[in-house]
Amino acid sequence: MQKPLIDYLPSRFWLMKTEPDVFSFSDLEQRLGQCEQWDGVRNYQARNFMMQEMKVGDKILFYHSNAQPSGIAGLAEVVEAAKPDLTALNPKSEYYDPKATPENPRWYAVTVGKPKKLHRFVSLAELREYEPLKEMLLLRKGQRLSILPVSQTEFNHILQLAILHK
DNA sequence: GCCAACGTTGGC
DNA sequence: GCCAACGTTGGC
Repeated sequence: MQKPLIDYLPSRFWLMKTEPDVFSFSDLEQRLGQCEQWDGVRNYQARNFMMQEMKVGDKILFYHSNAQPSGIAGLAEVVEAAKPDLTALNPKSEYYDPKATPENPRWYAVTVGKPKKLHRFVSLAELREYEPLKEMLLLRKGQRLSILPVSQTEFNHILQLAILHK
């Protein structure tokens, strides 16, 4: 069996939003095995990124939203490809979706792991200051998607920011 | 807590 | 397929 060509694509870069009150970067660090399935996503575009585009090894900017302040809290990686999000099948879960069935689970999620600390937190306000980041999807007006592709240039630039002290 | 900007739902 | 109503996101 030939490996699908898509598996030969270089790993890519993503930004994943989470509310730190619900699940924070330090929560990921403290998880057993330091990984967590990214369940609870109930937006098709975000789901499709996870199902169709995200590959093991892809790098992640771990973003805290609805926070004081909001911003990039750390790095992580995709450690397991998308599999069914079982919270959708659990009536007791706050993420329960009555339209999901075991035959057609409807929602899928990758597993995120390998948390890596940055030297410092990079706030949303700071990201907005830099010309090279002007095109970032995150900074677009009205952008609410919880999973966003990030270019290699943007990713590298943010890494530099997090290394240099402001 | 406010509210703009989206996404989803469901009647027609 | 249209679109009004509603729910959600997320910065501020």
